[in-house]
Amino acid sequence: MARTKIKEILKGNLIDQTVNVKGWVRTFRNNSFIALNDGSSIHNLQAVVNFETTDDNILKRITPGACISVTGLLIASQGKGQTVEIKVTDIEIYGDSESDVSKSHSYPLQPKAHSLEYLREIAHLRFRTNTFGAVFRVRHTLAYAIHKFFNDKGFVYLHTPIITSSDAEGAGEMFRVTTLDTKNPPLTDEKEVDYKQDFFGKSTNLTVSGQLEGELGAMAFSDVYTFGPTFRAENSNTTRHLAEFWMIEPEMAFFDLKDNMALAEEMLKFVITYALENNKEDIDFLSQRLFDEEKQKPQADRSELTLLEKLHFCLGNEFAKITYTEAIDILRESNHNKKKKFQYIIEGWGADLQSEHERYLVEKHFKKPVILTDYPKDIKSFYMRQNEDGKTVAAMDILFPGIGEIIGGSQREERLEKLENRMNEMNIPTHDLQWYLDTRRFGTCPHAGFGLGFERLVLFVTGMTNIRDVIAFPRTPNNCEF
RNA sequence: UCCUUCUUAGCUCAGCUGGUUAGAGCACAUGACUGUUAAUCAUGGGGUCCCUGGUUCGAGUCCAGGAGAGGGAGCCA
Repeated sequence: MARTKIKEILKGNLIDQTVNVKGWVRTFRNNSFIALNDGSSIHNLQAVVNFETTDDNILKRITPGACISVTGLLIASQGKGQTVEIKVTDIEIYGDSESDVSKSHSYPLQPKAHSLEYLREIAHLRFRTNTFGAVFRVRHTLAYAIHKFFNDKGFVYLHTPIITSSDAEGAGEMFRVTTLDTKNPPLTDEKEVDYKQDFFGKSTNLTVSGQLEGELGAMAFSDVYTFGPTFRAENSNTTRHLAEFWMIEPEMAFFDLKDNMALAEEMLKFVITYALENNKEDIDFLSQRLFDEEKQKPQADRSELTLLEKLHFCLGNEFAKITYTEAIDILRESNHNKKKKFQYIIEGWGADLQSEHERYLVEKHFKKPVILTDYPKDIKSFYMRQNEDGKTVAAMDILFPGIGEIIGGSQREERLEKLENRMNEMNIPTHDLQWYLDTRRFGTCPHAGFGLGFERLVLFVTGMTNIRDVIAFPRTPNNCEF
């Protein structure tokens, strides 16, 4: 008979009907009660077998991790933990799972709590836990919500290339893409590697950003966005960085910095709302999980709000919007600065903010998301639009509590001469980027865009604290398992 | 890359100023029980104390080097 997903069964509409359910055993209690999960819901379905009429050899094979198919009558549960349960009449075992830990290949997920660090070592199986099941269902919903948000606004989803030949963006170290023999590469007369003989006839890398290509799209479709993998070969070892991550980069013609900020805030609130509406049970679970974890910490280190409260607080308040210059004033005048509690004391205008400063603004001063704008031009990228003061650019960073920078964006410099001058000042070779400069030559217009680090968004919405726990198979320095 | 903490049973950890047979909880196995909720009760098995070298009568414990992991910083999304 046709299989029904557990999420559907748990709605309770199929009561008193015979149903078939397939999934993986979480626990088997009392020789009778199977907690079955098929990933459609955080909740398990209880399947009750009659051990007196079931073959012992079958009962012994109902172990954590085993994949089974059960058929039976869906009835109101006599027990307290659930409303419905299946009274099993037929059981088929698709795949056994060795539970005896003394055997060489036993199922690594025991019916007990495991640390996130341990689960990270078995990332191929961690989806089968409550926490990671919830995280990855939420991740899916957020991805879908992003597409929905932009689609509903008439944006075109532009697939920008993953292999690029431009290394002029300065967004970070790049991974080289080559088919040359690394032991014996062809050399030029100058004894350098001759990339003219490489696959593409030139030196190529994995993309660090689709923004420049995105701008080309915005100059035709008005509104585009990209959503794809991005690569940085930085030796970053933190809970917020990955070598391979997913980035969303919208680019809008006729947008100035204010429009850009408004869109970013609207998008973040939309996708968080969408996840709360469509993954309520998962987020409830994650909120409780975080609450239980926080209870282990000393009181001073605990966060004041639960995950759910944090998400609702974020939705219910306008993001604080201040300029870099205002931020420097706030920081300089803060007691924190005067009492020299910062490791880096704020003295003057022009220095980049350290993460301790960003955290102070977000978590202590404003206590909500903060959009910082108009940074000094010398600490920002060449393509950002120069302000009238000659010192700052129309940049914006959105800072989230616990995460730091979740979005970086700007109004772009649409004036050809100003852009070329800035590129020359910053030693960006213009000859490689003529295609980019063409947008400024042929029908240039004011435009703006931003980049959202998808995993950082997932971190915020799930309350997880390590970015390696919100991407299926994390790639970080010295780690490329699975 | 820098700073810092850690590495002991399948998992999570305890193991004091170095001392002779290295412990706990959970998991696992066996049995009992049979409407449980990570069931309960009883019994049991299970260790290259991360690796290499050193100090010492004696090292899980001290020292040096290495490997791996966590947290923080930088870079950023």
